[in-house]
Amino acid sequence: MSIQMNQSLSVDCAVFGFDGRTLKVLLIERRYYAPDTQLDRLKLPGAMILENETLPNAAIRVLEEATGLRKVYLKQIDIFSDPARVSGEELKWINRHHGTHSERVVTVGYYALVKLDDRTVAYTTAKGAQWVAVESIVRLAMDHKQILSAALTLLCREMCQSPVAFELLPRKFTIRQLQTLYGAVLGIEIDNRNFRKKILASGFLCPTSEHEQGVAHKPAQYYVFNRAAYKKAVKEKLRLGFIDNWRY
Amino acid sequence: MSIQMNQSLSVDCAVFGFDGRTLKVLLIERRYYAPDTQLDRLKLPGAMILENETLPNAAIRVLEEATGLRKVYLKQIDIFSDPARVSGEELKWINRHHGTHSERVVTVGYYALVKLDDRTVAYTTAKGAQWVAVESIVRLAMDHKQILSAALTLLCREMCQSPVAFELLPRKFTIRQLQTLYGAVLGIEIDNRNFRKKILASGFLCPTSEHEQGVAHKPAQYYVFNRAAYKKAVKEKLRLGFIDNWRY
DNA sequence: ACAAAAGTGTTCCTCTTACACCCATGA
DNA sequence: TCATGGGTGTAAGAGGAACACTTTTGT
Repeated sequence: MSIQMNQSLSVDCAVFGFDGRTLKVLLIERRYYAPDTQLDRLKLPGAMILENETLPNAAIRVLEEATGLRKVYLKQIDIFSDPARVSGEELKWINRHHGTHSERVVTVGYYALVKLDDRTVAYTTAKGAQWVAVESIVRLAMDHKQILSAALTLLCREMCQSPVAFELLPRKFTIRQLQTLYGAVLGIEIDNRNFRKKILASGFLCPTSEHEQGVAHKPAQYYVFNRAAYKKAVKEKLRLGFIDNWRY
Repeated sequence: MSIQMNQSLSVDCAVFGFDGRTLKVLLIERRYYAPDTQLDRLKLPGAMILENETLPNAAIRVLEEATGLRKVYLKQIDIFSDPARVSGEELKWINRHHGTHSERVVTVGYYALVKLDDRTVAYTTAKGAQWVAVESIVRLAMDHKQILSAALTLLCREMCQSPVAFELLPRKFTIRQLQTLYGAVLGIEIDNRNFRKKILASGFLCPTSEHEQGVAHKPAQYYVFNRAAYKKAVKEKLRLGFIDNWRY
């Protein structure tokens, strides 16, 4: 049986951030990149799994390395196990980069949501990474474009079903910011009256006494996400379309 | 770096079937099982991934081996990558069973839905496998109980969101059978009038001219699932709770 | 004064839920 | 004729969608 040949397991992370206008993803430029080859320059941050590490822990490690952040929202996307997903020059690049001799690399994709504050942007740019608008990305190294697409699909679904949007916003945010975020990620226009009604009725937002300052219009009130209220609501009633009630 | 030590990647499958009353899962009895050890006897079917195989293909292979069926509904559950998920006696058993020398096994869980017809039951029992009511399972080998729990959680969600229930029923089925299945899996009671209304309104069921025979009550009409109508509906309008409309 | 975004209610309609009886068949 | 499950309709309420104007601030 040849099932123990040189195969390795890696994680790749699509790290999303929101700058108030569009959804961005963190890309890193490959080291050891030779411009004369046909390899794409940009890739998602990733790493090989270490000996005593779970996959989620590997993803957390990659995240901290890439962003300097420890507690980030992290979710598994999918496993990419096509034997041919990396081969030829790409495989050579990987082995050179990691000092390995793999014939095959199975990777597990994760996506992460981070708050794009000054500190984080400074950290990532100091590391030579870039925040790129997801709309504008047409190609990435290896099958990373495919991983990114899977991440976006999942992110859209998650945004509609659980309060992950807050992971992309500062602690204090306006309802309009939240709405803009939903609109940008989902690519739809949202009626602001219905949105406010729905989001406020959920009871998951707590108003603060603070308002925007220095804006050339009526200053908006800041809210914070009430995670406790959300968890309580979930515990009391799980609900989702179709036959909404289940055991597990 | 010690990232290329003996680690292997396996798949394990929770194969579900419905006997008209309760949800069952296919379990196999371990070979090389020594009764004096403390290892649990029953496990989910599984295998190591082969060299030229994707993970889904490995799962398909396991499925065919276990059930004799080729085209089955198959969905990834999760990855189980805790370095300690198998160790000690369990790890020894695995290495003996597969002829490997792994220090660590990461496994990918899949769940499958099969139609429990006579042929399939005959095949599986001939192989020494058992269909066990999921309700009654308290322990399984390794972390398979945990994998099974994750499978059930996912199955419940899927049942509420897409027409996977039909994978568990014969091609021709009565609406009552469908309702019983939903009730059994979700563990809820469902009002038959509302259920019929909703399910028929969806347009995904085609009535046949056939009815039950030999039953001591009004014979029920048989229906078949209209997959084409379902796909068309999905294409026209994706919908799910909260903000129902998205791009990807 | 004007530009720019915040914030606010109502109506209509669809979908969900709760609920009880007659029908067709085999024993 | 009785036991068994199949099959049917309606009314009330909740939730979603569409829609336009006033308010507050900076310039």
